[in-house]
Amino acid sequence: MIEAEFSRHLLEWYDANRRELPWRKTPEPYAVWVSEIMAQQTQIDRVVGYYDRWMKRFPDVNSLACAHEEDVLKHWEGLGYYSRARNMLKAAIVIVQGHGGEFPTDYADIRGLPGIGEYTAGAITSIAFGQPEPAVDANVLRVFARLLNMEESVRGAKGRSRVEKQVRTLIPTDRAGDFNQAIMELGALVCIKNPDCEQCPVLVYCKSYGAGTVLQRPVLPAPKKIMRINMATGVLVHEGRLLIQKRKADDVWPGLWEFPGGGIEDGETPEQAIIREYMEEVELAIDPVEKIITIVYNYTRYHVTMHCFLCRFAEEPSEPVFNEAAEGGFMLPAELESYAFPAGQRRLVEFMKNDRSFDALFSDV
DNA sequence: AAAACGTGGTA
DNA sequence: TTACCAAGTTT
Repeated sequence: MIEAEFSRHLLEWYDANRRELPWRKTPEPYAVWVSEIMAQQTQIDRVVGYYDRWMKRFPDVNSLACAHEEDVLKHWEGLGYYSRARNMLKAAIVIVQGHGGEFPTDYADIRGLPGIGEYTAGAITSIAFGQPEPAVDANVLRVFARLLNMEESVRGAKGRSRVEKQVRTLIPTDRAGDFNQAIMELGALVCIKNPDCEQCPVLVYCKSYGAGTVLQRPVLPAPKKIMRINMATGVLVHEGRLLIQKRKADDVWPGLWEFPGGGIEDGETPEQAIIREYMEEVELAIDPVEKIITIVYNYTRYHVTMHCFLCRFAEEPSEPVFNEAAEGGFMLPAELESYAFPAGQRRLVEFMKNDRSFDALFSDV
């Protein structure tokens, strides 16, 4: 492979085909950092709206470092992998307290920040500071698995190391950030799962194209099995307020809010499950008086069917005891807007908000 | 090394 | 409908 020629072909294509993205206007380190964290495991089209809202609310490291986690999570609501947001808050505090509020320029300092791994450290140092560091993400792995016709898995340490070494031989010192972004852009627009090889600017270098194995690359590990689970969730309404609780730090969706509920056990009806869960989680005796909706959603390796019920106190009202949550309480419907919910729970809130029958129910007894 | 961590879109 | 995928990191 002729290094200079490869880079020239690739960068010419990138200059002509790159998408206009908000963080590409001025590659300032904070903006690059935010965009790179948001883009992890997430399609770029979904990132843009979150990015704009985030930069308006947290325009620089200092404003982020001063923020409450609650506010940070609210701005991440719906993006998933919420540890990314919590780690950004932690990292901002490190930058303010340990680097005088200036984004560190040294690779090792950047790599040491919470939530920044090899890929993101390489992306920030190359894009924001022009340093010739590889930024090897899934796009880069896919592109080079095809260019090199790699027969080993690209997800293992060996495959990844091989790609990283190859990038180091190709990355130009004068446009390191553009080179890394160009490979990723190629992987996102052309060298996709079903690639458009006719459009590829570096097709002449592609060994798997020559070998006819493009669709067999990259070699990926066997996929994980999806677990199907059934849940019951109860919206307890009392004096116009709804009971919600904040999830514990060591649980799934730490720090996010939800309506109490849980898994439906064998032989249980959804109604029985929600009565049991309310007793276990908040020590309240409730009646599921009406089915609201069944919400189906996915998270990590689970496929969830969530049966949602409107609930009332079964007997005399009493104070909840939060056995499974960090805190909680009865909130006004309008107040739900300021809390971050997992996607499935947020869909339940939105359904109730848009369903006129709940206007009255929310203000009942 | 492998599993956990979210979500919505696509084939 | 199931399965995979999309700018990974942490434990």
